[in-house]
Formats: sequence, structure tokens, C-alpha cells
Amino acid sequence: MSSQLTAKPTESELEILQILWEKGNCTVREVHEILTLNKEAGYTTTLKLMQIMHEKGLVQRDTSSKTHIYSALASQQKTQQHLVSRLIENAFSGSAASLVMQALGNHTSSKDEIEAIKKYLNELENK
Amino acid sequence: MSSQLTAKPTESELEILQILWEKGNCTVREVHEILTLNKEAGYTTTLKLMQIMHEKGLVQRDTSSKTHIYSALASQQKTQQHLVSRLIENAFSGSAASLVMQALGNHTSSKDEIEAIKKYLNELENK
DNA sequence: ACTAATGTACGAATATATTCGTATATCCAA
DNA sequence: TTGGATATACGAATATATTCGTACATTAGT
Repeated sequence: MSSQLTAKPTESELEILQILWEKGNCTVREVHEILTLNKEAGYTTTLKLMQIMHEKGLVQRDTSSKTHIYSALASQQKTQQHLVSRLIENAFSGSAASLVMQALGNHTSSKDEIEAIKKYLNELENK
Repeated sequence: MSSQLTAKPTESELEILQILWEKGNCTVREVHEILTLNKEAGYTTTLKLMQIMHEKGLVQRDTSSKTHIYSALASQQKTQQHLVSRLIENAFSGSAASLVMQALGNHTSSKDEIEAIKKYLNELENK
């Protein structure tokens, strides 16, 4: 049982969380470098965002040395769950199935992925 | 080929779009009544939102009589597609399959729904 | 020891979304 | 025809998210 109240991350925060989920521990600089592969942003902008995320409890940080080390506190799974639920609720009138088909229809999925989903569906049915 | 530039609807706008998608033509009053089944809101708040949506081209309206009649311009399918794509990109590192499983795992889907998805997957594979 | 590079903190500007009050027009019933 | 109910328009307050400049501290190289 997590203690998290699942503060909903904003879009910018989500971009940072994704990096932290993948990398584990990061400095602001590291996160910033990755972020700016795709878009423009000043260093202090990234810094500020991460400070705010810390206030919100989305990340934690080790401040024992000058350069702080950040890592995610919001769990990837819970965050994804939360976002998917909201989308289903907000845009798909509560129908998970309809979201699923929309997702599959417009993103080319490999045969392996499709097989994995089928297998998952079978498991769902048998319980 | 639609002329729409898919202005991304905000969360509040999405709530209204859902109602318009379902009902077709609505007055502000009708939309407002439905909205306030779930949450508090003043009438002029709903009105203003719908006016803004009109400016953005998300809805159209017939102003030939005093009470205007609104209907959706943003297509349900395109909007859903857009939102799903963004979510996959933003929170699932681009993996549609991983979103799908998350969606299925946490929303009880009926056997019928699951069957529909399986059928859909088969079709996907055979082309 | 001095300077350049790099880091954090923080206030503030800007942008966007949400909410509502008030002015004004129109319609309908008594 | 007058008053109440209902409608739109619109400005403005509030909330939230995003962006960045500037001040100041720490570290590393010379």
C-alpha cells in the first residue's frame, strides 16, 4: 500500500517522470539534456520543474552533495493507471474496450505485441 | 479529409464534447443540466466554455433563434485518436501494447468486450 | 588565491484554463 | 404593458502551468 495521494502530474512533469523511470537516478543536468533532445528549454526551467515536483512529492532527491540526485517517487504503474482511467472516463464514456481498439487501430503494433495482448486476454477470461 | 486542425480540447471542453457527441444538438441549458449531474458549476460558466469552444472551432452553433443550438465539430474519432496517441507518447514511451494492457487490467471488461477485442486483433493480424 | 563553470533557490513574467458577475436583450404570462 | 424568467455577451478575478532572469554558493582548474 503506497502512501501516495497520486497528485496528477502535468504534461511537462510527465516528460520528466518518464526519464526518471527509465534512468533511475538523475541529476537535473542529465534530465535536461535528454529533454532538450526534443524541445527547447532553459536549464533553470527544468530545474524549477523538478523542484516543484519535489514539493508535490512526485520525486525525491538526495541533497547530500552540491549536485542533487533525483529519482521518481510516483510509481510508473500507478501513474499510468491513473492516466488511463481518466482518459477512459473523459473521452471514451467509460469504455475501456473502445479505448483499446482506438489505440490498436492507429499505432502499428508488431506481431509479437499483438500475441502478447491475446495471451493477456485469455488470462483475463480464465479468472 | 477534414479541415480540422485538431485543436486539443481541454478537460472541461472534453466533458462538453462527450455530451454533444452523444446527444447531437443541444442548447447550453441542456448541456449544463447534464454537466451538473456530476459537478457544481454556474450556468454562465458552461455558457462561456461553449462560446470559447466555438471560437476554437470545436463546436458549431445555430444562432437563428434566441436560444442557440450547439453541436460538435471536432469528430469523436479524431479527438479520441489524438488523445490516445498523446497518452501513449507521454506516459507509455510510445508502446500502444503497454497502454492496452494497463487499460484492460484495471477496468473490468465484460466477456463480450473481450471477445470483440480478440476479433479485432485477429483482423489486424490478417492484413 | 582567483576565476570560470556549474549548481541551487527563488521571485516574477507569461500563458492558459476556469469561474462567475453584471449588463443587456428577448420572450411569455398575467 | 409590465415584470419575471431565460438567453447571450463580455470583462474580469482566480487558479494553474510554464518559462526564465538573477542572486548567490560551491567546485575545479590554473
